[in-house]
Amino acid sequence: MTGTKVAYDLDTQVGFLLRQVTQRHLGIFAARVPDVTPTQFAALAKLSVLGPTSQNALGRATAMDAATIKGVVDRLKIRGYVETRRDPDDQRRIFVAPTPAGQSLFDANVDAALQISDETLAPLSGRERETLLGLLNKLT
Amino acid sequence: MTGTKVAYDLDTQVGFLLRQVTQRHLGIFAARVPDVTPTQFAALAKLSVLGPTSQNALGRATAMDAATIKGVVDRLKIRGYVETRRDPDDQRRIFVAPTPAGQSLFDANVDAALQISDETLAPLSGRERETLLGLLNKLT
DNA sequence: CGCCTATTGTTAGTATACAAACGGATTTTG
DNA sequence: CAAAATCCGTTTGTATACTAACAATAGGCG
Repeated sequence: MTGTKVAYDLDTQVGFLLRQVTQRHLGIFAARVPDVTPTQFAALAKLSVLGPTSQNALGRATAMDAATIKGVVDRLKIRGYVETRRDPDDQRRIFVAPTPAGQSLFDANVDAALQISDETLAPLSGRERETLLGLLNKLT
Repeated sequence: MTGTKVAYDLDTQVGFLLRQVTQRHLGIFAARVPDVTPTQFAALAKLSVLGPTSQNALGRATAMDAATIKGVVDRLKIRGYVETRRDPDDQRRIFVAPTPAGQSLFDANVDAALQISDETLAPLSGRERETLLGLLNKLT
């Protein structure tokens, strides 16, 4: 028996669920930290740990490809949160570093960022949260 | 003791994990179904179940806001996968319906779409997959 | 030294995704 | 019935995110 229709339930597909959860999370983030986007905050967070980092390396640390991190750094620069300078030892590289304003912004919003994660996971128990993060980590 | 620095580990934040898992999933989708994007396929899937649907209602069914679904429908129209016509009973509404080509495309790729979900979840056991989908569903 | 390869950053094009503002049509409500 | 509220679709602006192609630089190796 061939040609039987295969059921396709969009609402239970992992991609569709991921998209919706991401949308909800982005909404929570925008409400709590209106000054920067999640990706911009991620870049500031990594810079805060790594110190001056080449643009592409920053992209790798934040899971953005070269084209994407360029746009993020450009916008952070326009807002005065990072500054860039050529690496004297490698004329291809551009060092990206947070400005004092960028560092202050990050410090001032770390608590809010943690609350964003908490609010996103609010429907789950503590055990469920750990389970989810563990499973997501496996799918990275 | 105030002013103590709060640790912020980007790599364990739910939003960062969601973004990376989504990226991996989008890559798998593009490799298996190059003709349409995940959102375009989602629209075709819902149309296949719902039949002719108003543009905004299709957006709600696929978790896209009005501006987003408009772009998706426009691109599906350009590719000849859907067609639109005014609702005679409500001059505001635009009915969206799949063309034969759109229906064929959906039917021909349902199996691939299911494999995409499977491949995305490949690192997980059967029980883990159910757990993940259940937890994601709670966060919708 | 010169060639080859890899890396770095840029640009252009395509595709979500949302907010905000708008005009027009419909429905609700007083 | 008329005003208000709601809904529908559109447009503009901003922000990811990827692919592909490209120029410039750096490093390895004979």
